[in-house]
Amino acid sequence: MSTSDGVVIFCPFLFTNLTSVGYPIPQFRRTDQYAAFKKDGDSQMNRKVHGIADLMGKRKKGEGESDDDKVVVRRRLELHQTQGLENYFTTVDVYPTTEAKEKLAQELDLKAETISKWFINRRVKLRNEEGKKSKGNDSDEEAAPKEKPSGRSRGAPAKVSSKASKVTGPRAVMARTKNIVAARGKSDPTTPASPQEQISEESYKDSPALPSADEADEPQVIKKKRKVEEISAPPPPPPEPKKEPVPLPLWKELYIEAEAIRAAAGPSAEHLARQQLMLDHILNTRKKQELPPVFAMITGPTIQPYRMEELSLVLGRNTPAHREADIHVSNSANINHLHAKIVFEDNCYNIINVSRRGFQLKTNKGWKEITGHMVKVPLPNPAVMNFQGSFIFVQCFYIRDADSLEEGSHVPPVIKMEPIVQIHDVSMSYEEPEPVYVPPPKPQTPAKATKASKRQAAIPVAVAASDERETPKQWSYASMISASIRHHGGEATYKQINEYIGEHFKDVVKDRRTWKNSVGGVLSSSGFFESIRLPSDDPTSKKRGGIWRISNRGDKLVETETTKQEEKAPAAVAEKRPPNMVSGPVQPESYDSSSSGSSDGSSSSGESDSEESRSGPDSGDEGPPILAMS
DNA sequence: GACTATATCACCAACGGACA
DNA sequence: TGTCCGTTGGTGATATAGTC
Repeated sequence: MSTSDGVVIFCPFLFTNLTSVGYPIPQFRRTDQYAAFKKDGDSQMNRKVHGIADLMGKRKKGEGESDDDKVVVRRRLELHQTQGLENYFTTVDVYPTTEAKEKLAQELDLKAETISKWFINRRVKLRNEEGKKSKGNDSDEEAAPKEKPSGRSRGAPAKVSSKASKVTGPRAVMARTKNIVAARGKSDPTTPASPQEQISEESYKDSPALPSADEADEPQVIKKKRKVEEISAPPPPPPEPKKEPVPLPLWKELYIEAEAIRAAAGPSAEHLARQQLMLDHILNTRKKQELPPVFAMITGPTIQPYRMEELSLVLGRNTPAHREADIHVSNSANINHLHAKIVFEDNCYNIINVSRRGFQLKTNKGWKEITGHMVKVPLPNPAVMNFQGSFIFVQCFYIRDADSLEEGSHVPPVIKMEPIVQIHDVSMSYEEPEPVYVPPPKPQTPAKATKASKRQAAIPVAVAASDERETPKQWSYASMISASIRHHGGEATYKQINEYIGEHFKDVVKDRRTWKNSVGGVLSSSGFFESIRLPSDDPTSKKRGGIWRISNRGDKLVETETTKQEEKAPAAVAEKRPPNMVSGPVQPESYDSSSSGSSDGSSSSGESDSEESRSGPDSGDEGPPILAMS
C-alpha cells in the first residue's frame, strides 16, 4: 500500500504461494464460511431454482420475466459482495440512500433491489442481536413471555412493548440509529458529508468491519452508532487492574520513531532525506543490537502473520498455566507447550523439534516427518510445516541497503527486501528420526449430549485469543477428508481416510461416536469426492471399497479459493481464519488502528491491506509494518 | 466395514402484506 | 416509496438409520 509520502509498506503475505507449496484445502469451521467458499466454484449454487411458491403460483413475476419464466434466482451473495455490504453497514450507514444503494449495486454487481433487501435483513439481524443483548441485560423489560404472532395477520407489525421499544428494545435501537442518520443530514443531498464520512464511504469496501475504538479519525457515524450500541449494551465490566507497562519491542520503538519522522517530514526533498535517516537508523540499530539483517514472516491458517525479529522463537501451545510459546500454534492437545523452536543460526533460519510428536516439513522431495528430539533442520525458503494439522508458513527476508538498487529506479531510496534464496534438501540435512511414540488415547466416555447441545458444540465459539476453551469442532469433515486424501497422494481408501482422521484429528472426532458414518456421508454426498472403482470385468473388482479422491469439483474449488486468496491477499484469508483458532492478539494499534478487527473474532475483521493483518502472539510482540519498495 | 439415503438443523435471500 | 415483520424455501453440514 502506498502512503501519501511515497513510502511503500509491504507485507510479504505468504498465501500467494500456497498452491505451489501444497496448501491444503481451506478449513471450514462455520457453515457460512464453507458456503461462501463453495459459492464461487459451484455453478450449481447460482442456478435458477423453482420453488414451491412457483408451483403454487404464489410468487410474483420478477423483473423481465415472462409468464412462462417463473423462476426464482436464488443465490448466495459472493464473499466480496457480502463483505462490501457488511462494511458499508458497519462503517458508513445502516440506512443507505438510494444513490448509495445504486452505487453499491454497481460496484458489487448486484441489483439495487437486492441491496435494499440485504440491508433490510441486516437491520433485522442487528435488531435481533441487540434484542438478545438487552434481553440478557434488561430482565425487567424483556421478562414478559415472547409474544407469538398468533392471531395476527401475516405481515402485520409485531406487538412490541411500547416501554421496551422506547428504551432498549430492538426497535428503539433501530429508531435511534435512524435518528442519528437523519440528524446527520444524510438524507439531505445538499448536505455534504463530512470529510471523515467521505473517506468512510469511499473506502467501505476495504475498511475493516469494526475499527478499533481508539482510532482518532473514527467516522462520526460509527461513533454515533457505537453510542447507540452502548445505550443498549450491558454495563461495562469493572475496569481491570492496571498492568505494569510492558517495554515496547524493538520494532515498535523503531516504528514509532519512524512514523514520527515521517509525519514531521511531509512530501519534500527534506522529507526524503529524513526518511533516509530513519532507515539508516533502523539498520544501525539492528547492527548495534547484533540482529541479523534478516527477518522471517510466519503465518498460517491458524495463526496470524507474525514478523520474527528475534534470534529465536518458540512454537507451541499456550494455556493459562503455560505461556512459554511465542506463537500459539493451535489449541490442539497434540501440540506441546514447547513444540518447536525457530532459531537464526549459521546465517539462516533453522527449526528445532522439541516435541515427541514432531511435525511435518514440506521439502522439495515431499513431506518429511521431523520427529527426533532436538533435531535441527535448516528451514527451506519458503517453508511449510504441518503441526498436527495446523499449517505454518515461514518465509525469510533480508534487508538490503538502498545503495545497491538499480540505477534509474523511480522508487524512493528506502530499504528493499528480497527473499533469501535458500533451498535445502532437507532429507540430507538431518538424521532419520527415532520412531515416534504416541501414547494411546485415553478411553473416552462421552457425556450424554442432547441433539441441541451437540449442534451447539459444532458451532465454532467465538473466543478471545487468550481463551483456552477447546472448541469441540475445528475442522469440517470435508477438510479432514481432503487433508487425508492429500496426505495419501491424492487417492485413499475409506479405511485410509478414517485411519488418518482417527490419528490426526482424534481430538476433533473423539467425542463423536458416529464420525465414521459422517465421513462416509460426506464422501458420498458432498460432491467434493469421487470414488474410483475397478472395471466390473476385473477379477479383483469388488462392489465395495473404492478408492476416493478429490473430484474435479473439489479441485476446482480449491483452485478458485487459492486464486481468490491471491487476489484478496490477507484480508480474505484472515476472514476465513476461524475465530477460535486465532492465536495472535488484537492488532497493534500504534501503527494502524484501523486494522483492528472485532476482538471476539466473531465477525470479519475486514482487513483491507496486507500490512494491516499483521500481528503476533499473545506476548504482544506483534510484527511491525515493513518498509520496502514497491 | 463401507457405504447410501434421509432427517434435522442453522443460515439467509427473498417474499407478501401492512405500515409510516 | 421505503421499511418492517414474519414467513418461505434453498442450501450445506451433520447425524442417524439402514443396506450390502
